[in-house]
Amino acid sequence: MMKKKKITLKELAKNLNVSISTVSKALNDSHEISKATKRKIQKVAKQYNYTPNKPASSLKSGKTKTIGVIIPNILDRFLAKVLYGIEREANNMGYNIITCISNESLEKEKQSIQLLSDGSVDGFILAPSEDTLLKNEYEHFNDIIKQGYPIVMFDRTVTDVLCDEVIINNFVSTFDITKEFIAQKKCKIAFISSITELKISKLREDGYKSALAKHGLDSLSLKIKKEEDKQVTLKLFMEKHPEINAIISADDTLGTIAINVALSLGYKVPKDISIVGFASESVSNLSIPKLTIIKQHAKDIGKNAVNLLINKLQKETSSKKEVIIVKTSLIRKGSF
Amino acid sequence: MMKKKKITLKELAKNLNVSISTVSKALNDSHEISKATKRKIQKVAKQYNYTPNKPASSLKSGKTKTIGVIIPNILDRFLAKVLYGIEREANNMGYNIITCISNESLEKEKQSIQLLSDGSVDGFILAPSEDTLLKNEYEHFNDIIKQGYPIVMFDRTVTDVLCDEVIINNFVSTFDITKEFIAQKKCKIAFISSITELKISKLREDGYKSALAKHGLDSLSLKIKKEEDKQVTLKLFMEKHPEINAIISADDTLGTIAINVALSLGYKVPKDISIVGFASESVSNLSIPKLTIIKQHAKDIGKNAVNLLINKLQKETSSKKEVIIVKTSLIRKGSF
DNA sequence: GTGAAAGCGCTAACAA
DNA sequence: TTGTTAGCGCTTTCAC
Repeated sequence: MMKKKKITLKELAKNLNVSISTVSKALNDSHEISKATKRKIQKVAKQYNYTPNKPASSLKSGKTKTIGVIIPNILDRFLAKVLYGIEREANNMGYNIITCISNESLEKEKQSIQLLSDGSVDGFILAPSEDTLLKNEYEHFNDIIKQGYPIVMFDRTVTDVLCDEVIINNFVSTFDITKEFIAQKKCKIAFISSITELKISKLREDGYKSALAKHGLDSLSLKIKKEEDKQVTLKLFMEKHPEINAIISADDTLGTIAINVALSLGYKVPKDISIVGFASESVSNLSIPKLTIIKQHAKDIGKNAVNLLINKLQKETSSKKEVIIVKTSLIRKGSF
Repeated sequence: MMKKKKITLKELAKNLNVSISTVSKALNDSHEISKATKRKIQKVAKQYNYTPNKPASSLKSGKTKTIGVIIPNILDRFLAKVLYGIEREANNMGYNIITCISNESLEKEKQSIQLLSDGSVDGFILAPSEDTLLKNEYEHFNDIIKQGYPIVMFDRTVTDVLCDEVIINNFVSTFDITKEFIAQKKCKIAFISSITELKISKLREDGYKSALAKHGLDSLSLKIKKEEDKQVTLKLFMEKHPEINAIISADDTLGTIAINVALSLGYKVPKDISIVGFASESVSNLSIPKLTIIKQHAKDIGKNAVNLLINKLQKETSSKKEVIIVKTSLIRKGSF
């Protein structure tokens, strides 16, 4: 492998017959160096396509300009989109991201944090794994924070950990949509979810129930387990409850499936039954009619997380917990 | 921020009243150090939770144990799954990944490569952006290779660049499925794609056409542009060609949409029309019937890419171009 | 305005 | 078996 190795300050200095420190200062545009020398050095540096060696700068400065990102599941469109938002904003701010995928496992999450806390990153942006939340085990978060690595959590969050958070208005979003259903006389509303282990699912359900309670209406929830076939379970549910005329889906896929199940049962959508779901744009376009969605602005969530983290990184002061709430929007497509 | 900073070799050495190099050697289990000292030092190191500083090791060794990954689009399920495979295998092999998302833009791709070629990574795994392929601009790849950063490309590849490749049997996969359609007397087969700028789409179409030609049958392709509404365009197409009794979709979403369009037009699926698509498992489960898919084994692709790269990294010898072909499988669900 | 030198944390050749 | 030292590439203080 014919290595045309990257040029170093030292080599530049030799070529230019000046000292290393002069080159360094010139390239950092220091006022200590004369205009002429600076120009000359910068020109040659560009010629040789010089870029400072990252590990060396990191070692020297103690800053890596890199963010560790731990995502529970890259195939979840919402999480993937948050990751995209993180990457983009991080790049804009001059940061790289090292990505780990916990695959919803506490073990992998711990291991990833452990691995990246060797000076590879300046801080973390993460959503805890399901496993972590289930087992209520958060010491690895607190440990790492104590070691000086700030954490920003998004989507799924955790009390008892001193870190900033970026979340959405889960409760309010379902509260509002439920009220809207009721206003349109769609009062037999079901709430369906296959992510019931997550607190966000509970919050969404609470918003829905709370709105119903205000109007003295009954709630009806369907919780689908991981191992179940969503289509089959949902079909049985709808056959058992033919009175349902509106559905709120808490997760990315159930809304679309609900439309197709309803159609297969002979319903007209949205005439006979209205369906709304937390879902991404692209999934919402797969069904006929398209799914009306509660959009979570995933990219913004990522962007906010990055800014929160960089902020923490800059001021060394141990500031208090900051929480940003990114509001959802209802995007009307065909199903409501 | 109460920094309980990570302990260094130097501090460990002071605590233990030995020299830095003794500690270093002991922790690297060098035979130069006596069993007793090693045990003692290792114990204390564990106590203090010592881990070597990454930037320092990288600077010293010239190896980062980090792979730069450039993905055109994280919301594409196939690409996301490849990324997952990469991350997993990389971790298994003791590597981290720095992820950049080119967002199908040549500019961003160049910039990402540029940024990571400052000693942040040992090599790259990437799929070129659409933009790059369209403009046929590959110097940035060749430049970086000359600088000593090996590249492994996957999915979309490029001649004129000396790098390893991991691809699928695009041509054969559609050739085979087309033959199967014909064997079952489904001879009016359409090929639909919304990723027509990519060579993989062309290869898939060629496989399909070639099989048809062998039987003297006509081909019928629908190419959908980015800006078009897939549902609308597809519906018009199917109304215009009511004779169609089989469809092959080249991309992730069109297969599912085709099922729903067919149903909405009164077809029975798969009785009246069979539909097969390159798609991911999760998307295939959204429709009724579920979509029969040509599975690309994305995770394996990622895994192979990592192994290819690490291999290149280990032997310094400039070996020839290696190409791994990961075979697709037909996963039968309801639509064929 | 420029250069010498120390040091970030680590490894490894060489000395003792 | 253990310690001393140089050096990876860079920034920065201090001396000239």
